[in-house]
Amino acid sequence: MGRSPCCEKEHTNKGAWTKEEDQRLINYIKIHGEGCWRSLPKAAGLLRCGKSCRLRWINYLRPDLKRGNFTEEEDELIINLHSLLGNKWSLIAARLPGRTDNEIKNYWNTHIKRKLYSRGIDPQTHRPLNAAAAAAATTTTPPDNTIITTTSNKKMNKDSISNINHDINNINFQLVNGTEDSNSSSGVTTDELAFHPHNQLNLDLSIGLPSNHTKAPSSSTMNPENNKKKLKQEPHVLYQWYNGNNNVAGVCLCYGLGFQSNKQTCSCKAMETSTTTVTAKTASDNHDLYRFYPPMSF
DNA sequence: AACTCCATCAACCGCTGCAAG
DNA sequence: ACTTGCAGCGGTTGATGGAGT
Repeated sequence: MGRSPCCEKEHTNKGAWTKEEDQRLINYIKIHGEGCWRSLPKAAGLLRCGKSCRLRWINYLRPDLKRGNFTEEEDELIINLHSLLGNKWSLIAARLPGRTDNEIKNYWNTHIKRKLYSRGIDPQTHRPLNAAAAAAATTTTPPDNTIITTTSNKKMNKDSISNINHDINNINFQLVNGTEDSNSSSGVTTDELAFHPHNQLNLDLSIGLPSNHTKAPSSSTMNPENNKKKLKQEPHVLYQWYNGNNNVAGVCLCYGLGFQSNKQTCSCKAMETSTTTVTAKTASDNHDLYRFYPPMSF
């Protein structure tokens, strides 16, 4: 028994939107706000399915969208974020005000991939192409699955909520090859070790909303004021690493990832008291791992 | 001018996670 | 605990326009 379709396909338009359709959608959302996409087309007098309306609004009609070419800074930020997050376009888009996930995804596939190839960098692994080729030649492990592995943030959210009663989104990155021989079946080659010399480190990156954030009910999206509040709650980014003696060090990447690190929005500062002190020199010493980021300090 | 090739990007499709019942 | 419906995400497709021949 399959799920019922999101709309009656026979009675919906497909393809490019007309100006009239755009105007109807804009007018409706101006009055009623975003949300309830399933019922929106009928209410707005549109012969479109709800998903189509949502996409059109989010990717094209939203008033806060930034138009025009990507800047060099945005390019670098996208590359940095992709190296951390992978193809999580919505997460990446969340760090670039005025840009949509679709736009970034397209831009990545058409521009940035080429740019990275021209730099001799594999856009999937963010490692030198020759190292990636060597790794591929010496292992059956897919390139995506080598040194850095990602885990879904969804399960962690639940755990985090139940454990610390905070609504956060986490993404973990772990450097898992710390004790393995470089020629072992892990597929880690000497080239890779040269590129990632700090293979004793266990990286743990979390990106989440501030601890005072409480999840808004779904109906909140109908209220522009709630949306404003939501936007103000900037996420913070922590890098943690372990030196094998359970000593944990951390560093705030808020600045490096392109959003403000201040007292209101960034709780990374708290790590200072609970973790091993890390000097700026230490962080820069690890430049092979953090080489995309500007010098950091607490 | 006509044609082909290619890059771009808007839009679609299928899937997943979450919340409500 | 399970089912269902919705919103959102990421991969893919197809229309379009510009460049090259």
